[in-house]
Amino acid sequence: MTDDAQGRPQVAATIYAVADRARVSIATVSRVLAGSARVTEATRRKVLAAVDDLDYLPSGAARSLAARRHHTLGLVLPELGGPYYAELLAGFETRAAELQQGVMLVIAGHARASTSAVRSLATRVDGIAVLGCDLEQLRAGTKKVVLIAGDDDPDVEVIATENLDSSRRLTNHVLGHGRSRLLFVGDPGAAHDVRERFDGFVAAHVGAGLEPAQPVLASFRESEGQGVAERIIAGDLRADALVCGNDELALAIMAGLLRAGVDVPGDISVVGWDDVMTSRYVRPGLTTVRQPVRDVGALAADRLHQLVTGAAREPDRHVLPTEVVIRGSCGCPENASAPDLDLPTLPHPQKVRVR
Amino acid sequence: MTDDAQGRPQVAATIYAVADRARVSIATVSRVLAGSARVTEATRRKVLAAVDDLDYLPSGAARSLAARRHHTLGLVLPELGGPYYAELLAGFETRAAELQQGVMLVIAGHARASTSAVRSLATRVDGIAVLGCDLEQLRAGTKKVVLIAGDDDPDVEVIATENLDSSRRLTNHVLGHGRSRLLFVGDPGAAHDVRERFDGFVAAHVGAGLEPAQPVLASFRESEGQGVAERIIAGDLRADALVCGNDELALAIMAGLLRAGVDVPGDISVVGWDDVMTSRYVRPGLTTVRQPVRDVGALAADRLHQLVTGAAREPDRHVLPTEVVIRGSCGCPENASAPDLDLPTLPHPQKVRVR
DNA sequence: TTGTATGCGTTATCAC
DNA sequence: GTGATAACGCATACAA
Repeated sequence: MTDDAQGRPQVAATIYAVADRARVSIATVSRVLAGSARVTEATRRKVLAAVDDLDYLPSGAARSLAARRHHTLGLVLPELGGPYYAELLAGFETRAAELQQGVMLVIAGHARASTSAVRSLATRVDGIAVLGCDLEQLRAGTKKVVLIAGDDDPDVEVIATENLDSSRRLTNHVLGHGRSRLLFVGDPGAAHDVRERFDGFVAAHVGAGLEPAQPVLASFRESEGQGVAERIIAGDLRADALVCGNDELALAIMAGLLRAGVDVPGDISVVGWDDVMTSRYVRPGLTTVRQPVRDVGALAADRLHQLVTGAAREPDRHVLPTEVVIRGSCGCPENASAPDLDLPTLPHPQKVRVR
Repeated sequence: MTDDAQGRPQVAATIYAVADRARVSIATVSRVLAGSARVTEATRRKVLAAVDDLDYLPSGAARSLAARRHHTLGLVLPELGGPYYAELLAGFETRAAELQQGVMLVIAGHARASTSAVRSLATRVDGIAVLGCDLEQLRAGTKKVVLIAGDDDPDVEVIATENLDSSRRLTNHVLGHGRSRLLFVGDPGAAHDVRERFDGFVAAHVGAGLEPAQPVLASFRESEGQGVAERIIAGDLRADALVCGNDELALAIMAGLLRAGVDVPGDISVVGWDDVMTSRYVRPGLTTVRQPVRDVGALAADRLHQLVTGAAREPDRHVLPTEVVIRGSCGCPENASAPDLDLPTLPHPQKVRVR
């Protein structure tokens, strides 16, 4: 076999090469690599030595084919902007790694291209977790599926966070500040969780005997928030409080209002959803709702794996609790003049090295 | 064949089932699915109909095994906190999808577990892009490798951003504000790019005939920035300007200083690196350096794919330009009283729908 | 244009 | 405890 300039083989060694070198059969090599107990310590060492000598790396494809399992979980996300999806992905990957499962990622940007991307994904994984994308194409398949932040569906596994009640509480809190012309900013039709947040907004109004306004449709982008701010400044939209579908939107709107000289929260309260990093740093701090996003990702991987292995047979529905985080943008007095860094979201203890 | 309650087959159909149903050979089915031109329109339709009837989904494992290609690229990241890695991943995935390649992700948290995770990854992909992790284990393998933000290495592909010169320019800018006691905050030993940023810091001092101070070692976490702020406030560290290794660190330090009543940039200038979202929103706005992170990810996928296909034979080194972004934290007058939202980083045009 | 037959590199079921 | 050997599901060279 010819080697290249770096002295490494140009073609990967197979299980046969290892078996030859260790003078055993491929079955024995396979057993050693699988950690089977039915192998003598002596032969185990022989095999391991051969593996090491040849830099043997098994073929995942051949393994999956023979074992009829990919040991890989798929995750389909609509995008990767903002900390929300990254955090979810981190939780998913971490739990998958603990379960010895690989992770394949698909960002389903355009519906057209993503359809084929998801199909292709399905050929290489044991199960798929989907967030915010249409999964009709997966329904028919034999792959296991977990829906994240999705609709209530009795025959599909769903992992979600609590939205309706926390949105109602958040809205009530804003109403408690004496505000009466509240606007919900976001598109309830865009995603199931946004719909629930709007429903909570409506529920709070109904509970207070008020008439809820129609939602101000906007997608979760800073640029759209800027546009909403302009409409408010122009008098096109009248409100003394804005309940926004997520933080990016709320932050962009708040920044636009502040820049125009509008007093937040004096003239208008602004609250968001997600508790992103920026929300802790801006002045006034953004009142928002924190979700256990990482846990959602981890649970998705966990349940998906259980479905694949058969540990779980029936699809279930999980709703994780959220937490309203009060800062200054709603009208509450600000606790400190700097970001509240002592949050549970900071996972690591402080350890500074200075020389 | 028995179906389950939802009426879908419990076991996946194979190419043989499709061939049987369409009354052709598996070779023809394979050709149709591969989009081969050498097939009659009539048989093509027969096959496609059979595929549709059976909800046939090819086995990725069998395909990879037969074709000797996984059509999948691996990406190894040290973590997923902050927008940097997510953006890189987004660029990588997007380009990979364009190239019809799948993406497998590994977060190499703990060295121990990640070693096996990376080995396992290598069994299922054609090539691996690595960021900030030791790749010694990959050197010996036959898999193609791309190093992101890595050391200069003639026999491995490297994708990096320009650090040294932009750090020198940034440091010179701070010096231009009349500051003379500058501190670099970050750990040059932690990563190659941080080392280069410190080297630029040093180069600027040398160019100005000043003696550069030793770096204040801190990793890129908000909690560590808080600790640095406390040391400054306590008088443990003396400086009139801080050049921080990244924005999270800079923001946490700045917030800590402001909370303690220190005037930024009056008493101390603070600058960072990365231009994260928060840096545009805080007051004063954080002067920083913007990197084409998404492009880095895309280029990594691109080059990795070329290496795999053989389109590129020799490993190359790519250095992408960065851009110093001046805001208020360095001592410059702030342009506006709100975040500069009109950045090129905002990809989508404004389009607000209000009913 | 279509079919036949072989190989891809494992795992797993048998024997021994 | 170990070794043959048959799947596993597909791509593809070669025939027809």
